[in-house]
Amino acid sequence: MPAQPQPQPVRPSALQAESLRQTRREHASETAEDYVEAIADLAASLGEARLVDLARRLGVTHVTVNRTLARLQREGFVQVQPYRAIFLTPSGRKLAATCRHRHDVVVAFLRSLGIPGKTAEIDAEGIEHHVSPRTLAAFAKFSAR
Amino acid sequence: MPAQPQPQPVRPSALQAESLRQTRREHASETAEDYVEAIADLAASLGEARLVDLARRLGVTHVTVNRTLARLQREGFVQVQPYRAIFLTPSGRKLAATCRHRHDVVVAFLRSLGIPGKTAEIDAEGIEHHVSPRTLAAFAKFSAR
DNA sequence: CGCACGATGTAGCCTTGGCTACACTTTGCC
DNA sequence: GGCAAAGTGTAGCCAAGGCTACATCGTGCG
Ligand SMILES: [Mn+2]
Ligand SMILES: [Mn+2]
Ligand SMILES: [Mn+2]
Ligand SMILES: [Mn+2]
Repeated sequence: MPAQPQPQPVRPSALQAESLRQTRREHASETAEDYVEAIADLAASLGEARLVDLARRLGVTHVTVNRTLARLQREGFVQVQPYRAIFLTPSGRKLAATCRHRHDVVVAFLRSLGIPGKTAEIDAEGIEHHVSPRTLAAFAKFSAR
Repeated sequence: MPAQPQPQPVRPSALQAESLRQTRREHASETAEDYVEAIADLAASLGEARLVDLARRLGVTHVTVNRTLARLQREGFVQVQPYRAIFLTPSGRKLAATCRHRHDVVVAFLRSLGIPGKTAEIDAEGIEHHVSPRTLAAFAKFSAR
């Protein structure tokens, strides 16, 4: 008898490799995005962003935050001085605004699908970094319908 | 004059910290999920999963794959022997099936929103790992409407 | 039937991002 | 004004997951 057709269509290796590379790139910028967004939120709600508050909000120790801030300063997103509050650079503020908007769009989209608020928040925190401009536009359009 | 009300509602730190912790947990299982899914795909399409094919499909070098396979063997998802093809354990096969299904649901959902196929594939590769059971159910229901 | 080449293994490097333990600085309060 | 407690800095550990360079294994073909 003839060979059975493969039950599952084969996903081309090249496309999956490209997708996974893109996912890794997104993960590489994820920390910066979550940090600047948290710093902007803290500055807005408390007047300034202090290390301990940032650590609490990010769910890590102050040690992790401190080392990461050094990298973000190298990359030009924040301005830090010993024992001082943390400030965003213009580039950091711009990134924070973009990420904040994207975050809100993703949360609103999930809620408009009927997902409860807390679950929407939790899922959005991960999903937001993997949403292309096209998909973000589709999300916004859908929840505004 | 009285203090201006804060323009943006403040997201509670505790919820954001919990969300970020959950995202980190999801990232910790992401590699295992993508690997077993790729191994199952290769076994289905080529008859067996070889190291080079896996490396090509994952978009990394064979060195990275080899080290990761050692960890996945420790964790009970794969069975590897030097110079041999790579096999999934029962637990690995189960994980692969679950992930394959979830992947397909996410892709179908994005496409049903009007996202072109390639973009849907790329976005799904990252999004899939951050979709809770509730959200997955909502995605499936929506694209089946 | 042997050997060249492709496949696989391994040594060792790097960055990120977790952590604990401990040291030092700031600051609010008596 | 001094001091205790809170905040901040730093040394050093770990695991994951990238990489290059090189060594070894297996096999198909001439
Ligand atoms: Mn996030
Ligand atoms: Mn994936
Ligand atoms: Mn996938
Ligand atoms: Mn992710």
